[in-house]
Amino acid sequence: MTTDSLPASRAERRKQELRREIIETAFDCFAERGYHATAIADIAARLGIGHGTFYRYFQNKRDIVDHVITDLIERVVASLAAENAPEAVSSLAEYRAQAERIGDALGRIFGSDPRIARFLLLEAAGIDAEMRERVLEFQSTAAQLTAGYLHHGVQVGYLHSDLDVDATARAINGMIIAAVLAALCDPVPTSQERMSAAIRRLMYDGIAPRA
Amino acid sequence: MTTDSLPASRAERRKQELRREIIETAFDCFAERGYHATAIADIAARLGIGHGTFYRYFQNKRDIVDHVITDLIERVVASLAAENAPEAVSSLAEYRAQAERIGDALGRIFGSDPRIARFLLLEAAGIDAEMRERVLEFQSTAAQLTAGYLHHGVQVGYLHSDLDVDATARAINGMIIAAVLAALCDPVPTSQERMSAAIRRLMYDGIAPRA
Amino acid sequence: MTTDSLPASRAERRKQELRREIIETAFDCFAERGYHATAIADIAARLGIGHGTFYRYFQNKRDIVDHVITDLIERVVASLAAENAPEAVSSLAEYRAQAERIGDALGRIFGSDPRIARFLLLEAAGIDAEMRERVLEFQSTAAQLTAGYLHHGVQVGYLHSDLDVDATARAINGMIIAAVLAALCDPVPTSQERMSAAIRRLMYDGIAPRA
Amino acid sequence: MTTDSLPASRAERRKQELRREIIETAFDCFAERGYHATAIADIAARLGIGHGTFYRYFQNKRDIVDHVITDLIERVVASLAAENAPEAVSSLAEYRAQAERIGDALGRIFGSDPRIARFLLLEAAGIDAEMRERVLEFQSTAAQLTAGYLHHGVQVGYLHSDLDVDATARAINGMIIAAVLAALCDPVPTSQERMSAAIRRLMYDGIAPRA
DNA sequence: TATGAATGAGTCTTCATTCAT
DNA sequence: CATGAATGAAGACTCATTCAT
Repeated sequence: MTTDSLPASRAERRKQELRREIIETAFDCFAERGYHATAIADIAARLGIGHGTFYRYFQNKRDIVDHVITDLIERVVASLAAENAPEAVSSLAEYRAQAERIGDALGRIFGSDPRIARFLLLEAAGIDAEMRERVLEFQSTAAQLTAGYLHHGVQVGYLHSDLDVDATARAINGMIIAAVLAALCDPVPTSQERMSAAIRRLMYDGIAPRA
Repeated sequence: MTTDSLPASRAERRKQELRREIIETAFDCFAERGYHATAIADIAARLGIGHGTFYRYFQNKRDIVDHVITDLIERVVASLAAENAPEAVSSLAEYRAQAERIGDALGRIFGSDPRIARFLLLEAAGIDAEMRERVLEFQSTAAQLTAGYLHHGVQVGYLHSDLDVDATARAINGMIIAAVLAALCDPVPTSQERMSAAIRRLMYDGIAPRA
Repeated sequence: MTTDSLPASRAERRKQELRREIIETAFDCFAERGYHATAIADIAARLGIGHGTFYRYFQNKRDIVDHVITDLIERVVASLAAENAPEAVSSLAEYRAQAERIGDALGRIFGSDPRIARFLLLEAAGIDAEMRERVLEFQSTAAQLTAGYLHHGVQVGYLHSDLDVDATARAINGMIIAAVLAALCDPVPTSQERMSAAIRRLMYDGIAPRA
Repeated sequence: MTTDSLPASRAERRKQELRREIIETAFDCFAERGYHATAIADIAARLGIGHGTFYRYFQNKRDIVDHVITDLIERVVASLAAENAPEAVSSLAEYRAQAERIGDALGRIFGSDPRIARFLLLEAAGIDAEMRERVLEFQSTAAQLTAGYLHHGVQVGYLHSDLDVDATARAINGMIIAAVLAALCDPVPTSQERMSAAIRRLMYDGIAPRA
């Protein structure tokens, strides 16, 4: 009678809880053994539920991995959405600060659990054609997000007026993914910082002294 | 011992030939239906051989995909090795020309068969942990290759003297992979050229006018 | 103790009502999808009750199909019982009239809902050995009923004095079942009438002119 | 080199043999426990083969029961086809003799193994809607066969000229099925003979003395 | 050497039934 | 008394791999 403001009964809440637990445990299993090597029974056993129970919450094995991916994408997107919007920026200095904040946020989310990047960027696409498409779509969406920031910069004038925002956005995201994957192989903060610096250097200075 | 200088008999040659055909057909199947959805019998049937024969050439299903990947990586590496070595370059202009040649070579190899990128960059990592490691190693190797070019540029002096060559190499490769994946989604020459131009712009100019 | 003369409370009546509804809905489901393809949950869902409730009214899945069959048999028997008893007949003409009335009654009951014949005569026997026995017993009972009519006719004298009443009864019922099944395949009134006429012809004239 | 006149190798023959054995064993199992209560593993175990082997010979469980039914129907049809054709008859006496031969043949086939009738006439229709349709079609085909005999009789003149051959054929077949089912319940030769006699009586004399 | 028949471990999935709420 | 969440037995089916021919 305190926080229970909604008509959601205790049973309903319990159900949502278990649903969430299944998604999380499924992610644990998939990340540990891979999607194909994971049996529904494994997930259920680790949760301590009957494997028939699983099917009360998800249609089938494909359904759960879809939800796992949705969950991961949402987590990443949420971490980005927390950062300022493109319009909040009006100079290159501010843009750099914002980009750094975004980079930090990504570092935090992917650094918090290396399995997120490993599963979302490396394994998911191998599940089946549909999932591969989802992963590519996710990257497209991310590119559009980045393009938004660039577009604003071009309009306000602190970025090259003739910048190809869409293609550049994809390229920048490619660097970010490279950084995330590099962190997977070499999870030392130093090398993460080096990647981050190298990307900034590329973005703002290029690799060569100018003529 | 006719034209055959080596003791490799005709039978031996035939064996190597079939081995190669199996690898190629396996790639066809994996690319079409995915690794897990492909049965050894599918590969054998498509080749018109008994599926018992398959096991005379490869240990098991895992073995063949390993060879398929090796083959793909070799094809990509070979296309790069054809380009001049880092030492052949002594100015930024020459570096840019060389980088463009390399980019063209990659465009040719990945453009010739979109399945190469799709399988090598998207699906392979989802097969199992070991394969994921191989894919990451491949990317590390590629980064070292790129780093070699950058390193030479720093030494000769046409690149920033304080460039973090390893991190920058990874970042550049990230952009290249992004371009290859973008070409998968949108295989129009125009957008491939746009990606290429955007990467060059980033590398040599950065995204913003300099102070 | 208002209008209820019996100690059956309103709750008790409600219970009987639901019991009946379950039987009817179960028949609907069985007839539509077959016994084995019907889940208890299907029946409950169609009725809008929880499937746990089902088990307050019937022991198990087998129990309900037994009641469904009992119900169908009762409906058929009731439709026959409404016709005159064997003793009410004292001449061949009256017998023929009575037989026609019985045939009409059967036509009405089976014609009213083709699922009755389909389930009772075709599907029920496939459920399990016990049910198969029940179906055969039902046919035996029906044969005895028919035999009763024939027996009376022999005794009174309007039927062949040496008629093998039991065997003939089974044969006649076989023709009736054939007619019912024919109506299933070809539910046109004309062909039903033709079957009916053909049976009468056989019973009273045989198929050939007499010597 | 002796009886092996066809290019059918020994392996091919062995395969056909096993195929046949599976059909027979499947029939054994279905007849004993019913279709739904029989697992593929049961059939395989009884045959002493791995259950994977089963699937080398038949698509799935449904496929095997289809073949079992086909086999049973063929056996029945073969037993009938052995009898003379309708055209071989030119008088009522010959017709009666032929009908008796057919009846004997049916008695032999169904009497040889009561499971044939039980499965074909009682259980098969309960498997699923498609099988029910097949059973009804089989009965229709049988009716057409019978109708052929009657039609000939009408044309030649030893049967009623205004006989409704199709409807009468269905009615006669109904009696035959009734006899077969009666034999299932009461497999004494005497009662089989009684059923047979009763049917003949009905067919040729009707049940009542003529006016 | 090539073959493909045989195998059975392994997985998903369904559903009748129970029982705590 | 009604409910529906939980359960796990059961079964269909696939496919990598082996091995006799």
